[in-house]
Amino acid sequence: MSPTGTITQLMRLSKLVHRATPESVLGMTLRQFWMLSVLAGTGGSRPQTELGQQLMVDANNLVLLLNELDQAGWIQRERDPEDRRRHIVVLTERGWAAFEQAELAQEAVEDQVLGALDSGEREQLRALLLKALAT
Amino acid sequence: MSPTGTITQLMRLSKLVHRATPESVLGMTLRQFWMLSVLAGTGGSRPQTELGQQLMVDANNLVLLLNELDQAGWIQRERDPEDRRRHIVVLTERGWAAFEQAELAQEAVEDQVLGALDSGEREQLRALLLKALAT
DNA sequence: CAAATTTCAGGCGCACTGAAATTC
DNA sequence: CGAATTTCAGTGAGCCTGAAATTT
Repeated sequence: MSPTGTITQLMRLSKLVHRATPESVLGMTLRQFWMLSVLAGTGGSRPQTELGQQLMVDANNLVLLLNELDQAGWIQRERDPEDRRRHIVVLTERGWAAFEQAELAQEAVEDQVLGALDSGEREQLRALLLKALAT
Repeated sequence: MSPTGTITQLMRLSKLVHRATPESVLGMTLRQFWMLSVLAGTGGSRPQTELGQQLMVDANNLVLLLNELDQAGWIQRERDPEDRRRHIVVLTERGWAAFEQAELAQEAVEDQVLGALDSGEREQLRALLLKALAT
């Protein structure tokens, strides 16, 4: 019998998260939230290429995502003075505010989806995921 | 600073898996593999509604997925004699063969994606995911 | 008749390929 | 000139809503 692989369970839980996080709850798309999350976690400004790698979004798709955030007034793109081919993405004040509000909603979703795990198990899960991603 | 939530890491790893599993490796789509995987794990026949719940695929989308598998000759749909509204999905011999071959390929991907974790940690991860999904 | 199950048709967000523009 | 970065247009698969058909 197939032991229902680890990866399969991973994908199932991932789908569950997607369904439990409609746009109406976050005030923004999940992808938009991840992008703001990466920006917020790195101090608020990053070159565009680097953002794509961290989010596993290719460069073409990244442009469209940034356009959305730009239009919402949450980020701005500035030229890197050291290499004028690059753009540096900076989180605006309104971007910070929108992110912090969405983060609260996201924590509620996390409590719901991971409700069966106590805080120790959640930390264990997070550590394992981070270790796997370190490659 | 945001502690880069557990869910965010989950989604990142999930995306990584998707990219690491092209159709050319499995001999089929990831979704098709999951479907065959559920069927194989439950003995080879299940009512259609139940399959959708386990895979987190809604009924409409499920039909399209089953059409693909039917056309490939891997499954067949039979009427449930006890309730003729229902279909029972059965895995064909060719379906079993295709699944077992794909499973080998998928284990190789798992070794690659979870390469940073030893077997004990993988089992730990799997147990945590299963516990979270039990809700 | 209302409810459940399967099915198809339409539309939308998402991801990739290909090609253009700018700068190094 | 070749390489890197950002950008857009086109394409295809994925998922959802809505409505139809069959059976209970």
